[in-house]
Amino acid sequence: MPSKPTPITMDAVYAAPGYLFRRMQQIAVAIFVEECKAFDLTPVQYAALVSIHTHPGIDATRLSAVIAFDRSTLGNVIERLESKALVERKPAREDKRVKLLYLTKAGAATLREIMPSVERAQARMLQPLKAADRKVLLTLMTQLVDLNNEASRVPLRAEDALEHLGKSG
Amino acid sequence: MPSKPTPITMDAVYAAPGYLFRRMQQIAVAIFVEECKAFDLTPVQYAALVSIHTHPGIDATRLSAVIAFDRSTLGNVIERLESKALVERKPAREDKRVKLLYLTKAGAATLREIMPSVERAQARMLQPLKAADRKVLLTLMTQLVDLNNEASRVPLRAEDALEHLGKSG
DNA sequence: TCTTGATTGACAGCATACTTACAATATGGA
DNA sequence: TCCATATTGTAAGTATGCTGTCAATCAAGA
Repeated sequence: MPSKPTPITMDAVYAAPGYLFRRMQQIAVAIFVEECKAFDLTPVQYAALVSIHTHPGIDATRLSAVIAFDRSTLGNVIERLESKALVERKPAREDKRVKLLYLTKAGAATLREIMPSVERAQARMLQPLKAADRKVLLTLMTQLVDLNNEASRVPLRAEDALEHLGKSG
Repeated sequence: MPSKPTPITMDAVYAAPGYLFRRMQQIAVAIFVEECKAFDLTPVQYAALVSIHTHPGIDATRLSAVIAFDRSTLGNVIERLESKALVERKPAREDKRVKLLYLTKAGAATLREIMPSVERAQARMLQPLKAADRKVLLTLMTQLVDLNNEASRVPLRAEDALEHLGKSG
């Protein structure tokens, strides 16, 4: 059947999933920044810290796959973390192109201390929903993000990325 | 009771609502851009066009409230739409500070023509879910965005913004 | 009327997020 | 060994998305 022309109204925007996702991302960042303002860390910088903490000696390319981050963007993020002395970059011995990432003592301490604020932020994002609905939303979002993984320009490659990561640092 | 220290793992990131919202926003933009690449319009530019179409003669400040957009950002967006000759800015007679926004003929045509691609993009974002789950997710996201409206730095003010918009253009 | 305070659009600056391109380096096969 | 190819980090360019600040303008009260 021929599809009828779509009416052009603001409701077509407000009810669209893309709009809702953009809006919720906006809100999530605002809440995170507010709860964590004492630490001067953005959500992205926080994710990078966690991932370097979990995989010390990871390189930038693998890090980008582990947090589904554009490689170019990540360069600037790491640069900022380095200038705040939270992260160190050391050249790899066996491959002169590679720079390995490590948390500094300050970085590890900051990460440890920021956790309660992050928890609070994450809880606040879903606070307005009933407890049961929170669970449903999280489940559906997890499914959707996973099933759409390849649609994004930077698919998450958590496992693959670590397989080839030598323990030698 | 004293809260136990949070373990620092990647799962703490992957399962966090903030991460899921960021990831889904990333995916949604990628899908939109892919479906609409023939029109060279971003999701934000599209939303601006719709809103100017719906409210011809709106000014930038009100437009920012109607699509929950930062005013500073919006300036650049409009500039780009103007340079593509999709939007016109005309100084208001009764207030020399204000510039009123109108679609050009090309802007209206582009908007009309892009609609099917936008529809396809919006559908693709939720495609991986079962039909019933799509409805549930949309409902919960709509609720959540609405209830969290004030938490964002640029709350949506759809109604307020239009109340004071004179018909005189 | 004059002046205080608010509004509007513009700008500068920082931080994602993506694209393409490039130099240095590595790797595998001829 | 040499060469085509791939990888790594980096940079330039575009586009959101936010923080400030500022001048011009307007509106409302003393």
